[in-house]
Amino acid sequence: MSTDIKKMRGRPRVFDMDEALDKALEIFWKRGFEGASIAELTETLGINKPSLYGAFGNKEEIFKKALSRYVAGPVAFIQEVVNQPTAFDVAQNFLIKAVEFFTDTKHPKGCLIVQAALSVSADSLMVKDLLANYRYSYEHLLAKRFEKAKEEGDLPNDANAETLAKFLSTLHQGMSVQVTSGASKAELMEIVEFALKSWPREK
Amino acid sequence: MSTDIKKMRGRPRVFDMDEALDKALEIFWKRGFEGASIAELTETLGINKPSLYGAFGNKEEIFKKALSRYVAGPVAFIQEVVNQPTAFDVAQNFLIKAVEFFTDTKHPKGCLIVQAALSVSADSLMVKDLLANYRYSYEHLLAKRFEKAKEEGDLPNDANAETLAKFLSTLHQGMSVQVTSGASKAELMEIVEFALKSWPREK
DNA sequence: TTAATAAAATACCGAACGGTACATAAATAT
DNA sequence: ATATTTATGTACCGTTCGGTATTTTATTAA
Repeated sequence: MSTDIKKMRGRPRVFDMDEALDKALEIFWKRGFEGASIAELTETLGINKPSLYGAFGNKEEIFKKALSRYVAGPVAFIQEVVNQPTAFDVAQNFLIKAVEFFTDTKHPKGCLIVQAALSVSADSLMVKDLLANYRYSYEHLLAKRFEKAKEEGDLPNDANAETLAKFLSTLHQGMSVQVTSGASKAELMEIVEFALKSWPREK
Repeated sequence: MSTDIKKMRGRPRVFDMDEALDKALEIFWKRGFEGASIAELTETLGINKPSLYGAFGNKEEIFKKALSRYVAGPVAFIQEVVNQPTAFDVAQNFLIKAVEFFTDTKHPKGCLIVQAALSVSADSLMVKDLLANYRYSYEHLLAKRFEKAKEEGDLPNDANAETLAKFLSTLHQGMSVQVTSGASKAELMEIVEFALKSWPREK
């Protein structure tokens, strides 16, 4: 479906687009949107600028396409998280999975959506806002899940679903900063354990 | 002492250096180290490039001098925080003061030290590391304070001072991200209240 | 009044930025 | 075989980047 077998007209593309996007993703992940230069992208992907622009569009469009793969791939665990049976399981799963993801050595540390465009020039405010919206959408996913937990009697009536969601996403964002400053998996896991101690449960 | 009354030889400087640094600080605060351009700096300070370089040095040195004012000014509350009588007071004070600082409309939102150089090009890794070291030094200040609290019997023996400190600084860093994405003072205060629920106290 | 000093203003530097025109090469369709 | 299509490679675009050489101006010391 995605890789069409049908013979295409014209000179065949010499690189795999998905692989190229994954390499681009890794650069944006390490450098941020503005910190990643077109030169570094073309060098790493092994293709030249016109091919890059022809295949994906301008820098912002390349970023958005790489971001789509990030969302569909590494970060897809969030769906699995909100499907956990209890609110506590959701919270614990979210934080633990985040720590494992952040410290996975197979890719850059930390979260692209948190860090790639926090402080940018006036030219890139669109990208900054785009990522802020992504962050909020994930937080909202958690909040909705906790609302459901309240209805199901899984969380006390006086629990504030939005506060719980924002607490978790704040920790998540903070841990992303921590891990890029050298925090270890063990250290982050201790934070997670401590943070969950006051999690509200139905008595 | 700092403003020397003694008549200086040569053409007098037409701008106030401290005021200029404060303006530079605000730009770095909003834009980050790389996102702030020399052009925006000179336009905002109302001085031209040779004057800027003559007074403060190159971009990295300007940043460091602005950072010094940030550390000595807005962020100096950390000393007051660790002087609180109990570990709980330290933790509560730290988080509440952080929220008030982050949401103060008199300056850009969030924390310069957290956000100004998280994702940067290879050229600016020095600045990234510099800020990471600052973050760690503040965390270490908290950890030392909690060690003292354990000695004083103010924290249980089984409490982990470093974990508590890292928990607080993780929340701090996460809240800095949150506030630049639009989180309100009230929302952050609810997070703080919730986060402190599990704070260990001597029974 | 003149020399020395230091900042201001203008104009410029090479390099890197994101982005593209244009000619060429490799495939399919007719 | 030829036309059409599409990607590649080279070479280039104007702009902005951080940073400076040079001249002029304003002040103090002698």
